Amino acid sequence: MLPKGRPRAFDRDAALERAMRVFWQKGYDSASMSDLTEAMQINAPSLYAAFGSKAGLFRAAVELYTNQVGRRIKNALPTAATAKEGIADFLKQTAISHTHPGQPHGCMVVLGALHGEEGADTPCSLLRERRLENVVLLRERLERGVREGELSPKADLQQIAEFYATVQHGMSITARDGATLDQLVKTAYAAMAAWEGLTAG
Amino acid sequence: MLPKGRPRAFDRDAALERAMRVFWQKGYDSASMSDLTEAMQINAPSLYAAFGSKAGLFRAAVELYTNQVGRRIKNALPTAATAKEGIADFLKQTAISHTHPGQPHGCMVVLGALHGEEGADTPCSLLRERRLENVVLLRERLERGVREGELSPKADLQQIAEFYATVQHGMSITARDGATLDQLVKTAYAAMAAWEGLTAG
DNA sequence: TTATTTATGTATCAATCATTACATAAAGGA
DNA sequence: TCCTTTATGTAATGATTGATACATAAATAA
Repeated sequence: MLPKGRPRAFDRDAALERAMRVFWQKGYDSASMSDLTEAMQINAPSLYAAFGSKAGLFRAAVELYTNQVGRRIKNALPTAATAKEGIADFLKQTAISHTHPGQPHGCMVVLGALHGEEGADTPCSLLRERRLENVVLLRERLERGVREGELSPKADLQQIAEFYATVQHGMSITARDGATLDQLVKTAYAAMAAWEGLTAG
Repeated sequence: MLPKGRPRAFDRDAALERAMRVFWQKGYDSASMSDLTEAMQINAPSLYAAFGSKAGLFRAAVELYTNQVGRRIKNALPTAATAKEGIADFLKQTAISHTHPGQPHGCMVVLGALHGEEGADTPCSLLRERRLENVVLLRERLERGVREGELSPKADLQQIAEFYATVQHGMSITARDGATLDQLVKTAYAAMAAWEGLTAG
């Protein structure tokens, strides 16, 4: 069941992964078509035929990032036996990912497109939605903790979720500034020192 | 003692403040000369005569931001009687500033130029230096706390400083995502819940 | 073969970027 | 008045941006 016309001469997935690296490192605006086509080792018409536009390529890159890099971090939440362990591992996995050798430091969802038009379907709004989804994931894990008796029903789960999401956001900046894995792990550990006070209800 | 030639027809300080707003809102790269000259209500040659270049204008804008917006935040540290109160107010002032009506949300030092060349004297490296200076300020306040008997000499002051700096970084992202003053104040309060655990030594 | 369909490489598009010539205007000094 | 100095507005600079036109190449279908 081969498609009709001339077959594509490049590996779409490999090219997308290279594009993701460029967006991750330089951000949407600073990543030029020249940067992208050079890294993907294709010409502009091939890029447009495969991804539609620069914005379309970015959307595909964000989805790949979410499924590849983001998955390990988010997976910590449902896997752990308790909300406390889940969030602790969530932050630890963030520290590991944000300082992983051979890849850009910090999170693409935080650093990939901070400035941009407020309108819908912009690269900026796309990433903001992902960040807000992250807060929801944290809160839902906390809600499970309440259901399972780990946490008091009086605890302000939204506050706790926003606090740890904010710490995670900040770790991207700190990682870009040159922090080591050890430093970020210590920051994650420091954030967990607030746990008892936050969940006292 | 007036200067010799034709006098400047615009208010340099007022124009600089308008430029600061543009850089603060859009970031260095996304702020075009058209954006800047329109906001400053001058033409490009006047901008270059007064500030040398776009990068020179940015440096001046960052210095204005530091002396104007940043001062209130940093002033919390030496003013407070204790390191704990100082950092608590530091975060609270950050929350207030980052959600202040009528000005861009989040911190210009964090959001103003995240991507850019690694070389020296770039807008990106300029802001990174300011962020690292912030960590030093926090650590120095903690050191004072040790000298004054508030904190144990065994406490990991660098860890504590980096943690609260990271929280502050994250608050810029969260503020840009639409968080309210109340939400950010709660996050600041949550971060202070870690204090006892962090300073136990 | 011939027709159709899709991909590729070259070369280019208009738009925008930061920056600057250049002529003119407005001040002080002689 | 005339000279020097600085500022201004217009207009344009070369470079780069994201996106395409076009001819050609490589596949399937008839």
